[in-house]
Amino acid sequence: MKKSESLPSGMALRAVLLLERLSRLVRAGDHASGLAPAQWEALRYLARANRFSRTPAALADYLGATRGTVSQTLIALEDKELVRKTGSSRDRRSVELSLTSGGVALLEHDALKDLARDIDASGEADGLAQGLQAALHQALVRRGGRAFGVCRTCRHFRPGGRGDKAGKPHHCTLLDEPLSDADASLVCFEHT
Amino acid sequence: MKKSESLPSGMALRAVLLLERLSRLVRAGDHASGLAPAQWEALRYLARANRFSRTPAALADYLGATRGTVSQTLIALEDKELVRKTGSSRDRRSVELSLTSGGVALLEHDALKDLARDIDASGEADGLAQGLQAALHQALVRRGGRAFGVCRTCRHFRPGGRGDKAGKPHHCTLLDEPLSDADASLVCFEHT
DNA sequence: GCCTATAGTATCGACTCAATACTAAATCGC
DNA sequence: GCGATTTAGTATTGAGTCGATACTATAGGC
Repeated sequence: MKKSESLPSGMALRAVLLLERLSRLVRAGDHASGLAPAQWEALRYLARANRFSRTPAALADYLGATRGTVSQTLIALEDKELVRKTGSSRDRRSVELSLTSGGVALLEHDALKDLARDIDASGEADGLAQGLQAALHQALVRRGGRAFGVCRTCRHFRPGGRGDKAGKPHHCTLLDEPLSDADASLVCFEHT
Repeated sequence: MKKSESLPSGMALRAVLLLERLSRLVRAGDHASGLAPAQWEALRYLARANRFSRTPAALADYLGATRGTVSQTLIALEDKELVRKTGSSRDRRSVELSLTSGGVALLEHDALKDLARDIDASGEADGLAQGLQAALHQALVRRGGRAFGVCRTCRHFRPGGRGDKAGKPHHCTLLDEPLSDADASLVCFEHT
């Protein structure tokens, strides 16, 4: 038989239900402020991503959405003058995204902060962050292992060891550390 | 000045970000299976709600959505023959919702279970559930206190003390316990 | 019986999202 | 170098979400 594939515990089920409910609250908060949830997520991402990561493709990866979807969201944000697009000089196909001053200002009133304050008030911030981190790690590992991201596919990863620089292997621009060929195939906790 | 209203801690912010990311994973899983996330949520709710709570209005409350939105979602689910509507005999305006056998069968493969298994694997199920519970409680209290639900607005609440039954006050059909007038104004953890 | 509150539906407009199809630029393979 | 493949991004379409608004019908207070 196909069997039940190790039934999840009641406690885990309970946690997932709570998680859905909480995230729905955040979305409701998002919506109240004029922007759609996905638009907020894009702004949040852009505020946290390094300069290699502020592209539509990286955003699509982060959100787990297709590029087409992200493209639409970005058009909406550009129309609202919260995000600016500038062609990359390195790669003429590519686009550099940046927040406008309006976008930055808007993030000051991010509804996420309300929930963060609630979490602080609950006194469970540390345990919650730890539990979520572990759960996310597991979830990403399960879904192909790819999602947490091996460095090779990471925006922070710069390949090396080509041509005359054959000595230096690869490089992570976030941690500013060299990476061996083997390291480069491992998941990066700080992956885009 | 308006001031920053007690900046949330970095840890809480981190937790919120993780929460969004995790819930996005669940949504992606939902979507992959043909139904939209909101439709899944409706099915999940109907599977867990008691008979007083299986109405469009209660579902709208639970989801934090408007009745119009829920009405649309239910139409889609009815078209797919996952949910059935039957007019209530108590109140001819009202509709009783129930899962069809197809709806029940579909819930067997709920993508939520995958994440629940991930949480089990992370070994953080207890801490996570506890943290989420506390955070949700705080969040609901903040947003007017109404959301967790005072018994008066709860589907499990049956008013009493009218006419010849003036002795017995109110009653909660879920816990099967009488409720004083004061109790009835307090939040109920098991609220719809 | 009237008046108001409530249950639910219909419709509209902005947005999400996947799928598909497309253009243009970079990179590889030889 | 030069053609084939890969990759970055956009346009379009169709199903669905969601709030707002307006509507019908029933319930319940007085």
